[in-house]
Amino acid sequence: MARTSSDIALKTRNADEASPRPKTRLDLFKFVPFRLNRLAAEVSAALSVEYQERHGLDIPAWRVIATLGFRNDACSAQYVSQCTRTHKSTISRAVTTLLNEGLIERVENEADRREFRLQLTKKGRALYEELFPQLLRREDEILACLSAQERKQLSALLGKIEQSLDLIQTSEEADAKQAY
Amino acid sequence: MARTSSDIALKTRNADEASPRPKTRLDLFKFVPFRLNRLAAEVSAALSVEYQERHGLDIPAWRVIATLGFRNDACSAQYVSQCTRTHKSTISRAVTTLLNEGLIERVENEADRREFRLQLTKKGRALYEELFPQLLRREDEILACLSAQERKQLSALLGKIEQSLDLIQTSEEADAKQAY
DNA sequence: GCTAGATAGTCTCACGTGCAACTATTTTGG
DNA sequence: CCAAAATAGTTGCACGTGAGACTATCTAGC
Repeated sequence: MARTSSDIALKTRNADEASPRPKTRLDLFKFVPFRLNRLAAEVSAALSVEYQERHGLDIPAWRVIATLGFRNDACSAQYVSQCTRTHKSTISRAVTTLLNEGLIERVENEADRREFRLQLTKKGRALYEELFPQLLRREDEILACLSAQERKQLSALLGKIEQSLDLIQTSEEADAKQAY
Repeated sequence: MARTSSDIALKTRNADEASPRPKTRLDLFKFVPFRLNRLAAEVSAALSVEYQERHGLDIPAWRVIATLGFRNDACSAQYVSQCTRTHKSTISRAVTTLLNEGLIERVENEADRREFRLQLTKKGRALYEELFPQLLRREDEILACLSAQERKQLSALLGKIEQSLDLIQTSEEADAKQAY
């Protein structure tokens, strides 16, 4: 075997242990932003098997389906965009695709003709009902390495960071805009 | 104000609390893969101010710098690619850019003329020394919402998931490839 | 009630990135 | 040794996506 510098020796590092300070270098493997990026990418890849390969959906399309499926009533593309923190043009394209595939339908909003009310068709609802248990199962598999308590911990910790990054709408904000 | 369906009312949901089962729907806000994606994107955006706006680096370029900066010796593009879990073509392009900017340099490997040894130039080292404390500070800001203990918890939890997803090279694997 | 500014949604453009083909080199197996 | 497979790195191609312009519609202020 060629002795190449690509041989990776990571055994000396442990991402879990707190790094000593003062720091003179930055270990990517202990750097939370990097770890989040990598983890998110890996988890997404693991999930894409479900919606991508088995149902031909990409992430934006799945987000639209998931948002509409979670709610019982119709909502606008704008709502989906804000909820999923996905750019409106991305949502717009996903909506077009889903309309063509007959998975969602939209009706004009009489009160405001700029926007459309989106909702799942029967076909779309059926897909949702089939897909989301599979995705929850995948999530379970991924989190299988954690105990029930650890999962709650993780959820709580993510929640705190989300809060501090304003990823979660506060009650006041939700009140400010009158609840739909 | 127009009463639109885009008004978001999230106050009824709390991402922290465990969702009741059996589940008949999927709440994206409680779905860990979605949350990781969103969080990673948001955190990346928060950090990009440092390397992007202030130093003109994109994420791949920063990953190369960070990898070379963390190590004292030169290593190959392949190594960087594996370490950062970034596609080799992406690394290749970043390397080209950094070479042109004089931030890294590469020398042929006598033992294997397919590969090049990459290392920071003085200029690159200086940039690294300036940049990484800024990034660590940002990380600190982002995690400021967590106590010291919670940070350790988070790190441990992420570590467990990484382990189970094989994101971290095991000792055996590292041994199999003789350590560089 | 008219004009200016906001908002919903679409579309064009530019760019980053994964994939896969390709070159050059090295290893392996007969 | 030589042919076949593996590996390092580069490049062309296709595609998804964010930014921002644009249209249509609605609200607000005078």
